[in-house]
Amino acid sequence: MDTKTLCLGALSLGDASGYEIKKMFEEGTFSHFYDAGYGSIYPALNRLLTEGLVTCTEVEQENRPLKKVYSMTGTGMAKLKADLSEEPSRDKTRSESIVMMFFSHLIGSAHREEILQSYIDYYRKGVDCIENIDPTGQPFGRQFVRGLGLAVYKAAAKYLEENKDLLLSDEEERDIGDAA
Amino acid sequence: MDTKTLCLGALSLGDASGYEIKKMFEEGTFSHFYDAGYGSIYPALNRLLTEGLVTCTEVEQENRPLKKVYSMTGTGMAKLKADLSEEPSRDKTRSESIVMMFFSHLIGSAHREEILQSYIDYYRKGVDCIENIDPTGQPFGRQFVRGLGLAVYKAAAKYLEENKDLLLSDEEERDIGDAA
DNA sequence: ATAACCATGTAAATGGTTACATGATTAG
DNA sequence: CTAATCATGTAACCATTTACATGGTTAT
Repeated sequence: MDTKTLCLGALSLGDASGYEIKKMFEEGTFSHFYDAGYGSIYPALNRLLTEGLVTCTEVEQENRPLKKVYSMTGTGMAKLKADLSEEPSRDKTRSESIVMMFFSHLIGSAHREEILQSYIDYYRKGVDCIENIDPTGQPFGRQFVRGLGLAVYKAAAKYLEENKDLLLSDEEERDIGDAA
Repeated sequence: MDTKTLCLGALSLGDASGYEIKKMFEEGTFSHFYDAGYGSIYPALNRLLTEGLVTCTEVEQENRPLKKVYSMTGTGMAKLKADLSEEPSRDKTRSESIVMMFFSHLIGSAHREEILQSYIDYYRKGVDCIENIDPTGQPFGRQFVRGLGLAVYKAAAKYLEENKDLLLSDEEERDIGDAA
């Protein structure tokens, strides 16, 4: 499963442009479990077009750049279903912020506080994003996934806020620079 | 930050072989916030060696293959601290299981149940892994990160178990195959 | 017997990120 | 006036994953 599959999935929710799909990843429905940038979305859309899995309509707008709106074809839907029937691979997580917190005794306290604070902000924003997704009338899968994201993000935000003193306490300040 | 930095971090906790470092990612201390396989660990270790950031001792064992134990150098520690002082990039998450749950109305109910069940197992195992990390006497950063992992994994496991009926209800069964 | 564990590595292929390139409009 | 938003795309670079290659030991 790659960006191509996710674009297909995005289009199964309705026609969209690459720009609009990007927003689903960065602050929309997909934000808490997958991500993709323009550099992978636009090429993916073009390959899907070549393979006949989507069609494209150019839409001219007033005072706005040209927009390419993609729609899924029947073959596209069949391909999406096939992709979704494979065995899922393991979750891939990678958090540089957590790595830095883990080794926080090796960094300066200013940087430590900065990282923690922006990580809290990041989770708070995440909670807002998910809460903005309206679940009413959605299929159960989408409601379920929204609820999961909310539960996880809230738990993280809560933990970070309630325990930040543990990370920020200065006790080990003197360790910094020891072995350099 | 890449596998090289993480290997350096692993070695800051004590000398280790590539095989042992791998275990820190798959079921150990790092398991819930970063991952790396042999294909990236072994090359990383070799590059660190070339760059003088680690040293290597070959250890012969009885009835066991040769083991290469790596140790961090002073330059290595300085490099690690420098890496940890950069701005962290955003968390990267990618969950194919959640994608499949999101689009669960497009897959068969047997597969749906399979995915959900193994996802629950995955989180339960994750909780066990984190609980097996002994936090006593550890620097605050490690305790903090362990607690965060525990909070998040427990929240996910709890949500999945308490709401699985929502995902498994058959109501939309008839949708499957509609548009293919 | 058979699977799992110990232990190391490489090469090719895959796929994503980053930087570049362009440019009008709107909100603060 | 400045930043953000709208909007698309490419090319080089980078990193990881996958498959391949090897082989003894221990637990079931």
